[in-house]
Amino acid sequence: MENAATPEIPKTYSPQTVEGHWYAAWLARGFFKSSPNPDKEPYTIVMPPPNVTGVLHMGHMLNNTIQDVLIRRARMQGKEALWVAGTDHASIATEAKVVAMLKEQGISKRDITREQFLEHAFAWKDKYGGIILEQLKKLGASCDWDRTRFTMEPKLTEAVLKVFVDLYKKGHIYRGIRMVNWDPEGRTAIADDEVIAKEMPMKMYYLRYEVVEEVRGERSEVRGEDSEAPLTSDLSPLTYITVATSRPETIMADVAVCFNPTDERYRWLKGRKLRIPLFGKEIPAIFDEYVAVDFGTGALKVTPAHDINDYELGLRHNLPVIDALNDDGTLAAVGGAYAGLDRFVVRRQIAKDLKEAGLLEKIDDYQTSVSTSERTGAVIEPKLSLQWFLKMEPFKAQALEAVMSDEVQLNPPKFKNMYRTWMEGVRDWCISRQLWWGQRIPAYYLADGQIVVAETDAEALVEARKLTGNPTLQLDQLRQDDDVLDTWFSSWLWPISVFDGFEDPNNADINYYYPTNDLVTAPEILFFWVARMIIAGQEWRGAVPFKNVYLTGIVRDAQGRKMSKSLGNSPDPLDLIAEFGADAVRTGMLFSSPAGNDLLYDQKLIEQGRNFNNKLWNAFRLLKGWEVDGAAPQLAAARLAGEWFGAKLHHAIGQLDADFAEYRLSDALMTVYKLTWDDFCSTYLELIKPPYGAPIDGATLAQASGFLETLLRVLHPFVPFLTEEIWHRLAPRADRAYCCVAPWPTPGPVDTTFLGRFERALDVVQAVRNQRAAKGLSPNLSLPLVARDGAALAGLEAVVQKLANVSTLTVGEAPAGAVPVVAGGTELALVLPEGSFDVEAERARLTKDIEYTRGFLLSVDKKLSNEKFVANAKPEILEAERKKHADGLAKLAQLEAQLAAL
RNA sequence: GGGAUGUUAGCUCAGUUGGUUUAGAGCGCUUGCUUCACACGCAAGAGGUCACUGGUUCGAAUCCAGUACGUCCCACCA
Repeated sequence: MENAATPEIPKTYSPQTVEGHWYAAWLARGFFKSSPNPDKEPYTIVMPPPNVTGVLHMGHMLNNTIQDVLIRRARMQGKEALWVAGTDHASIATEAKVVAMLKEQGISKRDITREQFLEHAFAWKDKYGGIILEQLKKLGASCDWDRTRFTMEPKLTEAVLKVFVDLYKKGHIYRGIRMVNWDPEGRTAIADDEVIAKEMPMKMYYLRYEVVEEVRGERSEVRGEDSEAPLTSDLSPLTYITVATSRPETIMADVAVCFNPTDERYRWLKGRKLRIPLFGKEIPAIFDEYVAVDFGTGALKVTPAHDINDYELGLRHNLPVIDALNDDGTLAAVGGAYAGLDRFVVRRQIAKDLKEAGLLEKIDDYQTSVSTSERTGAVIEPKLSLQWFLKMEPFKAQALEAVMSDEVQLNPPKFKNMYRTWMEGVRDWCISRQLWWGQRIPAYYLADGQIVVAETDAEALVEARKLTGNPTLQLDQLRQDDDVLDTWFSSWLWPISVFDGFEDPNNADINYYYPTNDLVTAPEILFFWVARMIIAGQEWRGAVPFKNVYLTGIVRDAQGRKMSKSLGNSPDPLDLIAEFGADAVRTGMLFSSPAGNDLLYDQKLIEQGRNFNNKLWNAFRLLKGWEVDGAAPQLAAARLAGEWFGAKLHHAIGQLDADFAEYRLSDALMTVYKLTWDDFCSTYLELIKPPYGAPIDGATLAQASGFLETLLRVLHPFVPFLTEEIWHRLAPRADRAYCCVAPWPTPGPVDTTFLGRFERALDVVQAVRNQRAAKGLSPNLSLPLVARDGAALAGLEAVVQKLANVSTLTVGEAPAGAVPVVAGGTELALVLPEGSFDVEAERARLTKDIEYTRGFLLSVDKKLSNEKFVANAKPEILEAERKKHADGLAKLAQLEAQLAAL
């Protein structure tokens, strides 16, 4: 039923009508803006920049909710809080999207120039870029939006180029031929970390390589290189050896067949040559420990251009490198009849041709992991190519030390081990990508192959003239490298570049905000991003970029599957916000997602958040609906309730501060959740409720409003919109007096003795209610309660009376027909109405209680009768056990007496 | 294959240097309740040999070893 006094306050909270309003109000008053303030302690978070063309997904929701909770609390604590937002140009992902878009328009990337492509790309970015930041506003993200940056904007590009030139001059950047992970779909090299190993069913092909009997014999000449005639199956067992491979399409690039030197089966092949099936080319038999005797047939075909191990084998044995694949994954000219066909087509075709030629012994099914590209999903080709690299050796020791010494603290700390393993084994960073969307490598080639590296064309020309001694050299005689830099080569500078720390290394912002406080990100990018930011910070600022790293988990569905577009198991966060409100979504994300743990998403969590918001809303409604009588005296129950909740509040605030100090945000949320629901609503408000129809006294209402206001403040970081709404409805406020900038409460003294006594009184309340429920008595029926000893409840009688609906609470012997209740360390008796006393039920209950107590006493006795325990245990432990024993005995005696009285 | 880490109520997790009742929370579940803030609610209740085996100790969910299963990272045998 609607409360008559609050017809204007709906009984269900509707976030939809208030969230947009308060977000606009916060922005209008500039609460999220920050500038260096020497009088305040800075608190800075730099947002991990989402992909510029991305849209909000559940992972962003979790990540940004955490950041917003941290930043809002810091702001309320009076720190100069700054949360910097921005977007990442995400070269591979974005370029792929632009290419796809152009394809739809019938435009092929190969038909247009770099400049034209970039024009399209920027147009796309301007149209779709930054949508995600607008979506974050719906979540309540309190970023200083005036400071929003983009990794490819001119100033940040300048920083990237500056860093490249700097590193080049320091000798840390080099260009070299390396085996890289080639993505034939994206046609670019990708980093080791961008490679995902996937278990896939594969086939193992067993091919026959003919043994060439005479190294310079006639047979090879007779057959000739151009012979189309396949080798036939009339080979006797001694004239061929069988090689197992999963990649028959690369046989034309084989340069040797390798055996383990200890393998008796193949020793006779020493110095001999083998013939590649179908192609007839002769290759040497070589011997190397690398080959496993017990895998396959013990014979390994060596294809240096297409396998990293083979490549290293080739280096050891001075073998040539034959590249059989084009950049797009089709066979090169060396593939002969197969040239131009896709590698997987060729695999099937070659298998078929081999079979027809009798050179395919068998095909086995075989499960193995295949490297795929994180971005395009294509199967990776190991490929030799000319790339730019950054040496890691000069940086690793210091970057490792920063984390191991907790100068940068990882939360949870279990990630330290992972970090160490990676950093110790770190390899040089391949920083070039064969793409157009990104920062173009500022290296320029002269006609004679010499290289100059400079931030701008003009500077490059100056350098080149100096280098060549030719003052008339023109820019068109320089050719800039076509590749762009890896996206991470701009993101690793993010905590510095967002404050223009490269452009102007001594500016007020960077000096004030750097190093930042917390970084909130996913463990998956600990290496590509976090580790490299630490390196960049140490290299250019001489200080790590952040003090704490909060590593979030992955948002999964209820079955534990990662949320993904293709599975269709991810809800649209904006739909959730529209349906349940941002506050509900925020709390839903934080329930049960401790740092580093995956979040098993279930809409129930969001509903729980919504229910909680509604609970708080109704607490406010109750308060607002009361008639006040300023002259009425405060009732005992209300006075006690105030004393208790005040202590409880202080206790909770202390707990909250501890939770936050350890980045236990789920626990912090649970602390305020229980404080609000159980303590404030279920206990405090019930205690101060005036009798039916009566007004509340002014003192109690004022205190209750004060408590609610404090509650709003500790709840604000979690539920910013609702708390702001109630804040303004609760009392008239000055223009800038907003909950979002209200001071964070500080814990006061807590009378734990009083809290303990009160808890015991609540135990009595629960026991009485239990009896009512067991007897099916209405909670509206007032019953007399008799306590054997009044000490335990002394002064708290009003609490028991109010909450348990006890008509009179007296001290004395239990009257006949009263049901015994033992709770809160005292023995009581509830006087039941005529006819509701059930002797058998009582006997059963008491017997059960007695059994439990006996069992308990037994366990205590066991300890106390153990001489070694008595001799060795700490005195306070011993004392506690003795007290347990005595209390247990007393309780047992009481119960037995009650049983006898029945 | 190497290395980390985990296994506590139906689910998700706490459990701080071994000893505060015979292990806690939230959700879920069961029962009762249209009680004048809220059924997105109220009250009560049930539910666990702390994966298994062994060891250290007066005492182990907690420390040690092994086993099983899981997760993650690294390296991958064609």
